[in-house]
Amino acid sequence: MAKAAKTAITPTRADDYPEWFQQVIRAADLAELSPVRGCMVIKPWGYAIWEHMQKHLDRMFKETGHQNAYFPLLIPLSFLQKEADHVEGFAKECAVVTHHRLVQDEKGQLIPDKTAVLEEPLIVRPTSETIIGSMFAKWVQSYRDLPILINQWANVVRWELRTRLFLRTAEFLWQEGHTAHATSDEAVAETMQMLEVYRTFAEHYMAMPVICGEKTEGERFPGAVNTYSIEAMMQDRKALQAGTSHFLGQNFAKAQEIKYQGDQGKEEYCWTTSWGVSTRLIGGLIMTHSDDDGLIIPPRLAPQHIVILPIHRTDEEKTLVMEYCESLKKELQAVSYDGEPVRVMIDARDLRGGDKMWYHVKRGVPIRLEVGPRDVAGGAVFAARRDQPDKKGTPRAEFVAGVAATLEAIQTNLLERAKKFRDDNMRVIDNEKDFRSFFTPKNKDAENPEIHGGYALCHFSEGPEMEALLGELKVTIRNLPLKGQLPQDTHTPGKCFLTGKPSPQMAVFAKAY
RNA sequence: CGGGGUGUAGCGCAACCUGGAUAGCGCGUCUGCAUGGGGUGCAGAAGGUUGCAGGUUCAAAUCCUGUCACCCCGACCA
Repeated sequence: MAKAAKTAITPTRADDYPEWFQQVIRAADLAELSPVRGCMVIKPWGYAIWEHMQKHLDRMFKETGHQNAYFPLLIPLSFLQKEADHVEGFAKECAVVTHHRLVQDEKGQLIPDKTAVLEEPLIVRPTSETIIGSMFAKWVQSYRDLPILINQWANVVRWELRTRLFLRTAEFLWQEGHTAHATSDEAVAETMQMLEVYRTFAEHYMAMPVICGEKTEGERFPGAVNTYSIEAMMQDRKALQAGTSHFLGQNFAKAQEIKYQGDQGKEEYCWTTSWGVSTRLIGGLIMTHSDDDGLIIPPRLAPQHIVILPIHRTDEEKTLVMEYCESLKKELQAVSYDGEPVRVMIDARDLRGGDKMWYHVKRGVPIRLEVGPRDVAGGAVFAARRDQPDKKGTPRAEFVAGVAATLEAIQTNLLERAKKFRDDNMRVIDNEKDFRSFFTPKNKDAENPEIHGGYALCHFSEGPEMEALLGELKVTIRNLPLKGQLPQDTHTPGKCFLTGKPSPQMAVFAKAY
């Protein structure tokens, strides 16, 4: 027996975190780069995770009164033009469609037909505020038509220059909610409600703790009055903006004439919101839970909860073991977890035991069951949890009876583990010296600087000095946490850690993706 | 999009500086036999227009030009 590698993934997180991330994706077969620059192919195992995410989010959207609809991929250029900040935010990264026909040149190469130029260029949607707003303008006449609560599942394109699988791709899948309301209060309430939906989803389903808060002016969505985000901490202690919810005020309503007549007959502009999460969540999922042996998927989102690995030598053993596995599978499928049948597969491929086991370890299946002749004889299973190193034999009936609880224990453990990690790496800082040392690795000139930093909770005031310091340390203000989420008191007024100017509340500072 | 780097088999690399004949190696893959409860062993096999297009040369993976892609550093970002 050759000695096993210490970890299934090389390099480890500590050795080279970004490379580890790539290797986890590859080892779990989640996605790969496509021939199209910056665009990824999401493979079945990765897409299945997305489908589970979609399923739960979609239900939560519907439970809060939203309906799905679909709007075009292509948007007239003039639509983007209507909201000035929006132009500023997206113009630089738009894919543009200018022709509607190809012809062959002298060399037989296909080129856009010069006689088939579009009268008005179209852009591939980077987000759909404008096209959806233009339809809202038609749909809303009276206060009786409000609110309009729409969600769409779609792909969008933002021509990013530096891409990373799941975290920043030129094309990504997401959902975008768009709503229109009669009053500012209602729209604000909607914005906050959806932020809370995202928080719940992140924590309950992804087992990924997040901080809800408002973005500072500089980090706002182009065209929004307020932007709120959920921020998660990855295992390299960098922040990942995992979802956003925007209060758009009347900016888009005015730009697009979304108006209604009130019950007193007066014409008013609507108040709108938009909110979205994307396949970036999968990146967050990977970097929150996975270890040096690969992916770890929280049970609620796992495409398979349990994989059964039959172990046998002779044909006789095979018959016995397979029979046992099949009936065990049926028994487990009859159990319900999180409101659905437990998802079980038998991996009967003709591979060696160790290879097969590592295959599923790297793909993050929550529970592995090894079943061999000894277990068949003893009416047992040999069970391993992906979130724990050890495995143990358990009587079959006991395992089946406790399987839902075990899955829930894994889910809870992952959340607790992630929460502890975040809290251990989050601290209040009130002076520049500590701030600098918090965000500077000890070996800052090394090829791969050590993992360092985390979340700094600081009183602050925005200005050139702050901008310079943050630029130097590559730190950003993630958000201004909403009250009462964190163990630390963030809302007692204080003084900016840099300038000493008065500050009403603390912000979360971190390096970010 | 600016600065730097790299493109050689599925993956990781060697040969390039100093041009030379059949482009090597490891892993993986495939086949056979023995194995099989944490990455097994032995034997054999397949797999390449050296990213692409030009140029220099008797001769190009190697030198030159262009181009595309990827990586790193900036700027931008769900």
